[in-house]
Amino acid sequence: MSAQYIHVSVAWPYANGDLHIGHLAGAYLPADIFARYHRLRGDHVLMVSGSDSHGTPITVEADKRGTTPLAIFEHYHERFLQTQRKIGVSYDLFTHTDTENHHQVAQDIFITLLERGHLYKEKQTLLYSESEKRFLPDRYVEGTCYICKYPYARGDQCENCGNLMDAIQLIDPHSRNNPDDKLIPRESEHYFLDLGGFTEQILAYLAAHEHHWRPNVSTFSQNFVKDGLRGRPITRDIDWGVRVPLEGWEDKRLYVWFDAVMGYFTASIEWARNIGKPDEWKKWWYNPDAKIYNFIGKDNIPFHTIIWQAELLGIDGIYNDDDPVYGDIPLQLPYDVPANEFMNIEGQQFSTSRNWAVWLPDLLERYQADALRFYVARTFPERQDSDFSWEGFLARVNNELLAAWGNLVNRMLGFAFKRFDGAVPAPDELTAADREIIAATEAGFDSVGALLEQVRLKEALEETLSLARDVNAWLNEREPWQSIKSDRADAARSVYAALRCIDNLKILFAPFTPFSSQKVHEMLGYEGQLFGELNIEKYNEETRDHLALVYDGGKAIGEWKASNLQPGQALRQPSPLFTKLDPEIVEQERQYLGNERVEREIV
RNA sequence: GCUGAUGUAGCUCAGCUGGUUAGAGCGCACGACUCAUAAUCGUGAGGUCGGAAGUUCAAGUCUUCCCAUCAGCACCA
Repeated sequence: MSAQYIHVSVAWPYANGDLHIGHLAGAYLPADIFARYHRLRGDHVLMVSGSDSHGTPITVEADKRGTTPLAIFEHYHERFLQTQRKIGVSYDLFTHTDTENHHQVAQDIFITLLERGHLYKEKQTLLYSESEKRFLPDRYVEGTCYICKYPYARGDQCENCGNLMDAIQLIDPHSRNNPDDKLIPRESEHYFLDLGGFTEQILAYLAAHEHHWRPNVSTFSQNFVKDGLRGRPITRDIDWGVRVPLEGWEDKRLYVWFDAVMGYFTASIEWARNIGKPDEWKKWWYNPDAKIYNFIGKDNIPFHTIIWQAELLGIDGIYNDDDPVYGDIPLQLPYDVPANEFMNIEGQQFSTSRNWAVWLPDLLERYQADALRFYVARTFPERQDSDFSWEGFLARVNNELLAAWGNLVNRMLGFAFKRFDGAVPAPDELTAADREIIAATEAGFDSVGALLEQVRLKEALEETLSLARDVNAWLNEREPWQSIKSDRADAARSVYAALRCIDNLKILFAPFTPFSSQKVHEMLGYEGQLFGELNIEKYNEETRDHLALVYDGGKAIGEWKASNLQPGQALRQPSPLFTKLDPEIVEQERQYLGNERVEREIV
């Protein structure tokens, strides 16, 4: 099969706090495993994401700390870069939404939609807070229900009588956070994206992809459309965000969801510019053979299966007017949106306000990146919510990753290194059993590959692990530690076969645990990097500059194919792949949950 | 309330379009082995599939009702 063009679009985190295990489990790790697999396959992978610099969560956080939104997002953006570099999320570009490029493309998209009649204006009456100097979302509003007179009705619904309501109908509306803050109705004009106009196209799109999407994503999206698509406002009365590129709209900004969701597109363009090939992004976005995969959490499904598609349909042909290569090709929509469910923590729902969360920077201080990647991948919430528990982490790492795979590597590399003069033994003819076990691990390139291809990552990892167990079982039959005493040639056969298997497993495990696979690669005596490097780069634009995480695959030599390990190859001194975890960590880690967290520097 | 999902061995989960004695890993018990971070390998004991009714020659797998848990229900992205 010739190399495919694979675009890996990864959900954009809000830069208002550190990354946690939910980010990793929901989108980043699945995306990275998928991307690394395709890189090993030799496909053209473009994986992009970035920090969402705009939106109320960031302004709220800034107010709380008495600083600016810019300071908040820059602080967390930088931490995102360091954290993801450490855990190895291999973005070709992880940028943010406060770049000149993003602002420019977002405004171009707005104008394109406007000119083509996909936007309309409407006046809304919203509740305005004088003290906060902003319009308050309905859910932050409280007041007396105009039907049942319940005094604590929310802006969207009265809990007492159950009626859905409009916040402006409340009697005596005030801010939930600050009851003394009287709210006044104020009229404001906004642009809306006319989603209803895309209904037919979206339904056709959903139907066309139904067979290969996850059922929950597909069903949810179809029902969402069938309920009727209403216009969504895409501008807001705030001063932090992308300017609305129209006269008279200077005090408004593009609504954050509208500018953030297009980041997949804007970041692709930035990436192309950064590498000095400004049209390179079209190889994914205007290539009918390319496949765009959008990795997100379930809370984001409608935005990525309907609304983003509507935007793309609405701007078809943008930046592509008279392109000699791609001119007649429509802008590509995502091929798959493999949304994950949620990962709970110790049986309870994740919550930042209660600090019921597991923070990645903290974890990376204490544990190996691959151990975390392995456990999270092993418990991916692919079909339903799953649970992160410290007991589970301990058990999976010690009893599976370390026992089945790490130990296999350690026992055989150690044996070969000691008993065969630090080199891969040179066997004469392999036995049938030896050839079989090698063939079994080689078959993994097809079976595991097929699962990865379908984004069935949990199953792919399970299959890989099972192959490692098969090798352990076969080894116990062959017992080279016995034959070495009487029949050195036979020991050479089985040890050689074992090393071949390990060499295969090294690649099969590599998308999941890239750091330890690299270590195996080196201990087996090879040179070079299986994957490229992740670097933090600074990019200068005309009026500002920004930091980004960038994958450089130039030196990567890893390939998704069977081992061709040469007899006689010099091995390197082996050492254990994984650190065995002390059972005491379970109690220690639980202490952190629910208690105040101090943000530490990432080293 | 509406919509959707989930409820399978002690634990974490597989079971596609209904079909032989319901599967895996971990944990547990017993045994083997000792190259290995007491890791590995083998054997075994554990579920009648949330509850009830129904369709069918046949249901964990389809239908209805009930119970429990979770998510969404539009301006929170």
